[in-house]
Amino acid sequence: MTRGRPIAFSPDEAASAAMQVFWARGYDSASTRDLLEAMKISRSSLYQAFGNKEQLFLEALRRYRGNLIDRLNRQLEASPSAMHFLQELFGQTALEAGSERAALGCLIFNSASELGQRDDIPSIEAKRSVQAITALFHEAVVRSQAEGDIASDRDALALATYLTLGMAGLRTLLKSGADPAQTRAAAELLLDTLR
Amino acid sequence: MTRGRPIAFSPDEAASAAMQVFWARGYDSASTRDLLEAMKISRSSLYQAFGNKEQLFLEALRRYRGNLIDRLNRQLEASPSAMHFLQELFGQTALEAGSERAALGCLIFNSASELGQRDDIPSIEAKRSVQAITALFHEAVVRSQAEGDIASDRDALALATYLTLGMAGLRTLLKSGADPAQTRAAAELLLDTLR
DNA sequence: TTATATATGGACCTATCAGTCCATATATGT
DNA sequence: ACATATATGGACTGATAGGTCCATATATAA
Repeated sequence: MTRGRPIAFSPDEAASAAMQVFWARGYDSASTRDLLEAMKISRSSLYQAFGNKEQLFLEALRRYRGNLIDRLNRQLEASPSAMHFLQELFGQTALEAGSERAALGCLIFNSASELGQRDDIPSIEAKRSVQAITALFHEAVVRSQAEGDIASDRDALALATYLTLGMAGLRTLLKSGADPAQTRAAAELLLDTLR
Repeated sequence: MTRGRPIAFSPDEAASAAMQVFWARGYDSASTRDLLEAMKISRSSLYQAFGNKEQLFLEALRRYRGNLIDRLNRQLEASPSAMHFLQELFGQTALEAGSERAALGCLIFNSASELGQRDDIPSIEAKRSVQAITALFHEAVVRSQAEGDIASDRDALALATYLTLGMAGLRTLLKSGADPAQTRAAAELLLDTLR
């Protein structure tokens, strides 16, 4: 079988660039022209390689989710304790207050907020991504219970949902330009509940 | 002075209809055609009465904020205690889980999420609106401290920020279609922190 | 070398966007 | 009644949206 002209760009890098655009601008507001410019490919290549804008978004969201969950899992494993992991995660996130990074938020919560009331595939994928975060938190809570930092009779699923709520709220606070000191204090209050 | 042809619609009702559209669709995704249809006025009337889409959005957001803060203030005053008010507010909101209302979210947090990284007037107004919610919670915390339900040595501003974080997170959870029971449990955990 | 298969650039398509314009309608003050 | 001022319907504008098309480029298999 002949193979035809080879692809001239890295689909991986292109998808990564698209992810950044959707992250910064949101799904609807990211135009195909924005995407093309960031991905540095031609319009033909985008449709050839990714199908259409919706499929490209799904690819970008899944990539973001994969990267995030993998990174968090690694951090969880490397932490002296699951509680320490949670404290670092929320603490470091709160420290972003006022920065440009803070204004970006998290692609998953951004998407859940933007697409929550649709019932198309991007909306479903956004919800699935939020669930993946809750699953990660659930793992952390269960470990923390095993390590004795959280009472083992407490509902791990409820605590995991509570942590997802907390991270979503924290990200909204950061987007709202809340006072850094108050944001840090609020994040500390959040974790006090676990003890 | 002559007065010219009188306006044929209620600017109040029209603005209210516009608010619903921005609430359901977001700022960018709400097209002027969507707005016109919901407001039941002509294109000329929209631009004549409200200036442009951005100003109409600001009017809608301020209206939403005014309505919300007024209503919450009334509920706070009518409550047997500020703590009871907070429990009702978070409890009732959590009960929306799974409903269409839940998918709508709150126009203020929706806007903060969508517009957070801009630096135009709508973005500033969204942030101002989040601050208004924090101010309301601050009032409730201070009252609750006076009523003895919250220790008076605790930082009322930090607690208010924490409650804003909590409501923003709860709204995101509702938008993500989280399990109703888990959502309610998470909302209860949120308020446990106050005691 | 040639046939084949895939990739690419960029012109092009229709739909829709926010916003403007103007003729016409409808009120008031004299 | 008439001059004046504001409101309205709807056609229109240029810009931009997502997506298609096709001629051309560039690889491989025979």
